[in-house]
Amino acid sequence: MSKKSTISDIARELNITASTVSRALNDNPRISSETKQLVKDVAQRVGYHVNGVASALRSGRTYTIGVIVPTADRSFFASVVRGIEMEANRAGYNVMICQSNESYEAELMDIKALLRAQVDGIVLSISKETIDFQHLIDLKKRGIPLVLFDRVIYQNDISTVTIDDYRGAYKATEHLIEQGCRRVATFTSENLNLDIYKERLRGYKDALAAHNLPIREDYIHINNLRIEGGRAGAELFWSLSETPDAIFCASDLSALGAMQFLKEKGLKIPEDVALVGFANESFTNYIEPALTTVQQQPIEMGQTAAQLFLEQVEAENGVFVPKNIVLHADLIVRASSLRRK
Amino acid sequence: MSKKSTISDIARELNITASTVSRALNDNPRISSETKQLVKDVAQRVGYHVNGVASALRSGRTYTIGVIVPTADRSFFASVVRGIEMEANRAGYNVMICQSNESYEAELMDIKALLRAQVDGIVLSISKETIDFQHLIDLKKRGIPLVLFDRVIYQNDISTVTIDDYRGAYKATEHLIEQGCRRVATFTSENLNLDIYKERLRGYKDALAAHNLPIREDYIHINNLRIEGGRAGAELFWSLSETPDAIFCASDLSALGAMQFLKEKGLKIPEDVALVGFANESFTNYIEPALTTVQQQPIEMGQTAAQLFLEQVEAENGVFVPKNIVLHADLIVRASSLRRK
DNA sequence: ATTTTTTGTGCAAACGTTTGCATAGATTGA
DNA sequence: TCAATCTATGCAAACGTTTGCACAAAAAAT
Repeated sequence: MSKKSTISDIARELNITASTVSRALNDNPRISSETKQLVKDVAQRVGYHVNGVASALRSGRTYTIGVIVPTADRSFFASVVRGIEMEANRAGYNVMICQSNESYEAELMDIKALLRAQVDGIVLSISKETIDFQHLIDLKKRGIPLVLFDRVIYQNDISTVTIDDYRGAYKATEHLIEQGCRRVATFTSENLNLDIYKERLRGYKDALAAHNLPIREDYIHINNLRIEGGRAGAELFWSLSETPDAIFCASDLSALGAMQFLKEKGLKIPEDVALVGFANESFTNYIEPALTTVQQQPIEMGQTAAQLFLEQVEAENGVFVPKNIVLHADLIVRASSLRRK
Repeated sequence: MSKKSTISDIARELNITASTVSRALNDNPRISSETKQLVKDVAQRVGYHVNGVASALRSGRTYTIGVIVPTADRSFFASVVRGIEMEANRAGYNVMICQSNESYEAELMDIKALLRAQVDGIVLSISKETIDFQHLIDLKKRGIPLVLFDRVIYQNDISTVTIDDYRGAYKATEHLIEQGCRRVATFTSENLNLDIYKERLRGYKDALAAHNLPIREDYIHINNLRIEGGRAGAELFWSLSETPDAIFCASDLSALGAMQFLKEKGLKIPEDVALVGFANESFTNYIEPALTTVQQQPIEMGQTAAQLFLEQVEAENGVFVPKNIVLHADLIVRASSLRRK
């Protein structure tokens, strides 16, 4: 339990000053290479580690990125976080992760905690419950670098990275039509404050229109997009006089719920009903039939978000142009929608 | 982008000193309640937030727990992290999460990064690749509070929290036997440096022995416990002259792999082969047949780990007794093993 | 041989808190 | 009425770095 050693300890041992030690350790060009070697040797020997807190206080930078996700236990978010971490570590940054658990209050608390810790900025995906965005605008006003991903708002100068939810939904719906389905229903979210769900719905509608199919309000079911939501939605659809022959589900879990209900009802998937989900959660490839779904690019999204963040932080001079980056969304076709070989 | 305000700003405004402001904000009993109110009002008005870095430097405590998990995108670890966060936040701590991605090198880097950030201690689950544990022992030697969970080593004075892998495996195997299976095979890990897998294997063997069934080496398949591992293991078992009638899989993914292989081979589960997995990953309840598995208690494990951590940190006086806490592991019986109603 | 430039190091302040000690004024006790 | 105690605040140092500026010594230029 030996006391931690500081640059002053090293300085004392070599009869030089702390400033020289600091410069030597940071490879300052004004220090001779002999001194550097000497310093580094001693540092190594005594097991010196820089005190990031002291360093942060003086330099004003913690080299820490605060990340807030609605929940870490969905593979999408977990992978985004992984992507952020990869990119951040490469640039010498650490990542401090908080979960909002889809709660607005928690989101506020998390921001507070991260600011207390003096993170260099925040990368965030908005909680479902959040309908007021003032806290994000305030962050920007206070000059805190901010990047939003996936669940974003578009605001003057906030950088965002999203996937093309519209195109993803469009492709998914079109795929169902191409498989011969003519009565394509959809599930959408209760939380239309989030653009992603609006966009998915818009993609669905446009694809129908483009193929001269009617948009029927009774084929649009609003639910929580979880398993129960999907079950309830399917149940409702199958109480209609004319039942759908396909459902584009705006989430994988709701697709699973629908699948469970339909199978229990004795319907065959995809023969009687074709299903498409959204997000490519890991279970989608394990269930039967395997679920066709829209592949988001979580790792890439994380990396991109981190890059946008770094651009923002490194732009000392203040000349920084916020960007809205949209990643492609690819359809992964699996058995649940394949009616034509 | 107004400059951040400090306690000195507040002090100047009220014509008092920074120390008084500091004490007022921290509810020091030596400050009059009028002054406190005054200070808090101004703080509120100017949007003051304490600078955690400065505070940490002076007080020596960051109120941050460093957490290292092998990967955050498995529901088990994600939930443990959630548990840690809940407990930590309650006590006013933040959590800094790193992923080792099952790599020893990354584990070392993560520890370094966390120490640089001056976390108050570390909560960690060992990566699969890690076979040397000196870095953990060193942490302890340096007086850094350390708690290990799930994948642990038992070392003099290191606190741990695990689930009862032995009992879990025992129960799972016994359940298979009670379902009428007499030729119960198992998958186990290549990484027997980790106690959890040793324990699961031991539980398996003891259950067989307790029921007077032979332990056959050709019924023990060592693999990576991922899907391919499970497939390969099942394939090997089904090349034997006498095939098993059940497999206790030390992981859910390997159970899934086996299930896929066996179904492709036209075998019925559980009629021809009963399967049990381990961990209760979320997909296990979605596949068909639903997988019987051993329920770890991730949230509780996280909470417990955090509690052990806090005990250790709060024990200023140094009187702290490390504990090894073992949580119960419950069997969740589902269709994949239910041969008798 | 003197001036200028370069090279390597030291000095001291600063970052924003926290906290042990000191102290002025108010209150209590005898 | 004077000493003892209490209350509320101030003073100043400390936490471990980083960094602008100063300045000797050495090297280069005149």
